[in-house]
Amino acid sequence: MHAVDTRGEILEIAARLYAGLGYSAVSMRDLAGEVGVTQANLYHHFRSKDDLIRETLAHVFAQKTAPMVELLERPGTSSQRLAAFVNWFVRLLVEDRVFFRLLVRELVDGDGARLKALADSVLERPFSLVSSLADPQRPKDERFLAAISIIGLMLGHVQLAALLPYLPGGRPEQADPSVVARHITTVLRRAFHDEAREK
Amino acid sequence: MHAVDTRGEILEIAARLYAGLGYSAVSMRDLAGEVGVTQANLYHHFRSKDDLIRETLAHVFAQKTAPMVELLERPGTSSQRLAAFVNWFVRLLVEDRVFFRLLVRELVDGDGARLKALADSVLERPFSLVSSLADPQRPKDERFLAAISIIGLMLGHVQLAALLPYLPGGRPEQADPSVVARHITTVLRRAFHDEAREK
DNA sequence: GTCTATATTCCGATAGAC
DNA sequence: GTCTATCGGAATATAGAC
Repeated sequence: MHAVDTRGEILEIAARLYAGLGYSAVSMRDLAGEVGVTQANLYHHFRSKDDLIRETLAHVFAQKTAPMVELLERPGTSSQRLAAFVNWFVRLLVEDRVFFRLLVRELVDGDGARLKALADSVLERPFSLVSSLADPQRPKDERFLAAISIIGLMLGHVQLAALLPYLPGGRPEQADPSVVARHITTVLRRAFHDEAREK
Repeated sequence: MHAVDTRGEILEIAARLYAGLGYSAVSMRDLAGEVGVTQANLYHHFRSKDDLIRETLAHVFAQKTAPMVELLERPGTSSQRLAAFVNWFVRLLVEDRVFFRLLVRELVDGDGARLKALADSVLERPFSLVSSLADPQRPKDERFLAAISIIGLMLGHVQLAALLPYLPGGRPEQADPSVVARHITTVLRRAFHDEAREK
């Protein structure tokens, strides 16, 4: 039952290495070395490097869908649910660098097949739910764009956080998840909810 | 005077290849083949692959700074200038895929030295100007975060556009630069300017 | 399921002729 | 400034023993 799960271990370590250096910069030798098996053994579990990459992505992304959907389906006003989601997702992006980097890598480098797999396996359901975080009274078309804005704003903030130490006026606490999440929630509420503008 | 500028040609083609496949996936052989010279010749112009990568990035990013600063320094209300900048920058990200992909690559993969070089060479001055696009009456701290939101929102939108064909309710025109820019401008005005909320 | 050993191709980089 | 030729090592992938 608790026999060493070599295959799972390979996927975990592959995710970490691919996230850190990119697919082509991580050789099967490097990976095998980190896992503690021989290179040939990797070919027992996966038929090629490309196959391993695909399985790694599925492994990492699939873990996130369930909690994300669970969070988005909790009851509350759209404004409350928005705040809760932003808080959770910003924290996820900041704290799970493996997830974050693999996600960005796929968005930028992924071909049609891989993007479709990503959309189908993890993003479709959450995306529909995120669309409902904008004020329900707004037109449907705006709510679709709003969903992209909600996710995109968080993604952009976390990416640009890497530049923060080198920008004039940048201070470390501006990359703190709580600070970022609060700021983003305020921005999105002003944009997509009819609430008072004041702080 | 108009002698063939091999070095410049190498940089242009390197930018395109690195943007498309990533640094480690583009060999000096591949690059030399595309340029139409031998691999050894690359080492006459650049001392190493790493050196070539750094020079390629500097070459691509430096071209963008001047027009960006020029645009940001045009007169107008902060609201007008915001709209003009969003329009221009979204179009840049959508239409210059080389710039877009190299930028994202650096944000995610760049080490401290390369990020600092990027910040110093191209982003520092524009970033200060972007900070001034938020309503000047707002507190300074919010205006710094606002600058990150302004750039981050555009970056996020363009990245997520790749997923659009695979999301429920996604339609091609939602990736159109004019549509995206208009939406983003509306969002940012609601968030950072004290204007009427109506359409 | 894991290993050793190896085939084949490709990598970054250099030497030296023209 | 560009070339041919080559070095030493690393890449993916496979064959076959245990």
